[in-house]
Amino acid sequence: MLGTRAQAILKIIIGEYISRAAPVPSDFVAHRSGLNLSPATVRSEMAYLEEEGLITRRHISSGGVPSDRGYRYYVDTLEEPRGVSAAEQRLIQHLFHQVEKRLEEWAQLTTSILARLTQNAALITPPRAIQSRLWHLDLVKMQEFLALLILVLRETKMKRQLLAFDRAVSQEALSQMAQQLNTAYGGLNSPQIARAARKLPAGEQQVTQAVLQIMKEEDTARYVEPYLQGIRDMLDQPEFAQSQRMLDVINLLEGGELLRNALSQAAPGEGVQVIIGEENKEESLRGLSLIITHYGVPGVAGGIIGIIGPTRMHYGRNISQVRYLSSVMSQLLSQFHGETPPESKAPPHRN
Amino acid sequence: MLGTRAQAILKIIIGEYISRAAPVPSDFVAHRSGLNLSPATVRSEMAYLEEEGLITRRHISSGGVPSDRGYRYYVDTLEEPRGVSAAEQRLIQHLFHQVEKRLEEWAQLTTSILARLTQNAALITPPRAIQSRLWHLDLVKMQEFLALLILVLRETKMKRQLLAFDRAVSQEALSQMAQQLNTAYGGLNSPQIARAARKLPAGEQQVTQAVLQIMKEEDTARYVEPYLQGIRDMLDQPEFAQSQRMLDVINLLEGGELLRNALSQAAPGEGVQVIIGEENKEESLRGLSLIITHYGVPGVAGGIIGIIGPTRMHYGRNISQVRYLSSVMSQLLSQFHGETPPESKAPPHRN
DNA sequence: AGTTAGCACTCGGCACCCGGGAGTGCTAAC
DNA sequence: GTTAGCACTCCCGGGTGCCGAGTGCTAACT
Repeated sequence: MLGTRAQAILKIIIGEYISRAAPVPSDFVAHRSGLNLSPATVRSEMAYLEEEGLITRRHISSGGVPSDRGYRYYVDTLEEPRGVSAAEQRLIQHLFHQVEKRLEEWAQLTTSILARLTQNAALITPPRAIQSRLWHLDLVKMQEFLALLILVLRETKMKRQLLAFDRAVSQEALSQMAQQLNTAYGGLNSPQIARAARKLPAGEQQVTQAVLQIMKEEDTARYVEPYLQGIRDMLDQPEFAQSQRMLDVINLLEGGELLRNALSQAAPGEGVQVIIGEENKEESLRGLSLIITHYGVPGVAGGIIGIIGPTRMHYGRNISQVRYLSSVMSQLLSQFHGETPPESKAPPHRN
Repeated sequence: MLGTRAQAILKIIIGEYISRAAPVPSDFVAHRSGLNLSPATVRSEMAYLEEEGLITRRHISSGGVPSDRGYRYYVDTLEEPRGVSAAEQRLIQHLFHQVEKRLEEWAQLTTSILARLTQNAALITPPRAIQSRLWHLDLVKMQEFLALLILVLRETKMKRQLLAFDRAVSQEALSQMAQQLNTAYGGLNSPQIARAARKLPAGEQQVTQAVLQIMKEEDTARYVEPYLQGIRDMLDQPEFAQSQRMLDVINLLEGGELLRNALSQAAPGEGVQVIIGEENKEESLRGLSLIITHYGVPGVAGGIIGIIGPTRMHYGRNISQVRYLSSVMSQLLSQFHGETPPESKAPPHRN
């Protein structure tokens, strides 16, 4: 266990390192600490912190820089953060006024707000229903043997697919079929549709199969390509001054590997997760931290939202910002599912 | 005018510089030129080329490096390139087998192929109809006063919008209204719809207004966010070794400015355009070249496809690759518009 | 026993120099 | 007009020395 004084010193070092991005010398800590200590005393404490692996030094006579373990300790002992300021909340609400009411656009907007607020790259996996429900379907004739099948899922998500028939079809026949299927399938999920299909004549089977296939793909899709924003904000950080580091990160983000990773590490469980540097499984993520959390309506629909940046990041502030924007997304989502959100005020929402 | 020997030397210098990325010394040219010249002679020619502004030197005693004007000369006198090799064509055709038949996905695939082939960043503006035509519309009840309006445009492009009514609506009423409107508006463009609307009862006006608005937005949208791929390939080039250059490019590409630029410089006219370094209006594009061209079915639908990279790029090869992939996109597009393409074999296309 | 002042020491960073080498321009001869 | 020869320019990399920041250690102090 750490003495309270060592703890205080560690916090000062990390806090200062986060904002200045350079090793923190002992005399700085001495002057800053409320405890009125001399640099020499601080030095002996710092020697102890180094022994414990909570800080490192670049070379024998340099100031302290936090290690991954140090950050971990820092994050774990973080007092509950102050949330997002009223001004920021107002800014966010204002931005939300400017977008049309489509779920994906809101997800993208949320991501770019998050990137701007945290000065790091932000990512989101588009909201997916745990189990999609068919809201409406439609069949549109394209060519003589070709029709377009349109599915509207519950969150106004749309899917489409071309269907080739082995006989010529008229728009009237298609419309009629669509109407029948809507009556039979409206509001159902895919197992229910499969059951309901047994009662229908064989003529509808082809369309039903296509519907089922689309919905199953939708439900089982391993992972959705996340939306990523703000690489540029992140690359402004001094840790990426050498171009090699920068290239590594771009490689990482342009390929999809990172994101599969983010998903796999995001425990389904509760709250905001912080994954620091070496705690990542992927070797390539050394030096980077993730702050991620689930959003959504439990058991109904959801996704993952978060940020990625150098280990030297403003954890306290960023955690509360990720948390806040995930709650915004949750509320948006619950509106689309027609349920009242459990908490606080909803973001504005225009028709 | 340039003597034929000077011309030959310029071509050797540029060709060599493109692949080695380092100044080309006179004795290299002397040994490589078919003309059996001595280095000294080459030097005097190079002095002339420098006078003409076709090459520069980094310092007084360095080899020649092409200037923007030099590249321009090189590109303009390029003998007609050899097209895309059969092997590459086969590769491309193979890749096209793996994607579902949706226009945007094909556009994205085309872009990433182009990026990989040229080792540069590739971009495409999604295909847009010059004048969209309504293929089909549908109204789906969402909540008591809320319905979802779905438009299917000619290239199976879908748009949607929520409509709030001032009275409760049933799905039956909506379906009936949709059917009426389909009969009235199917296959029309927005001015035609506006005209047809006059004959309809006032009840349909709200929906009609929404339809018109969506289609007008679609037609007049200044520029569509282009799809960009392969930044990473581009950044591997040695010109981006210093991280500042790299940051500049990322800033450029993540913000949308560059792309507005690309659009504005792409003359509606014919053929592949090459815009080299300083020929760009945007200052920030100094050092970069664009190879862009229109694709699509003239007068019906189209977009812009191209690549961006350092001025030192393999112009001959890249031009033919851009041209080839633009023709691929054109053919895809013409299939969607149900017209037979004017030229050559269509890419494979499965149902 | 814990804390502090003092001091020698370590190390990174920067400026500077210097020599080698690549490649040129010039000139005189072919 | 072309070429060989030569002096010259400039880049680049390695080596050196200095400065300053910041430490560890020790001895004195409370």
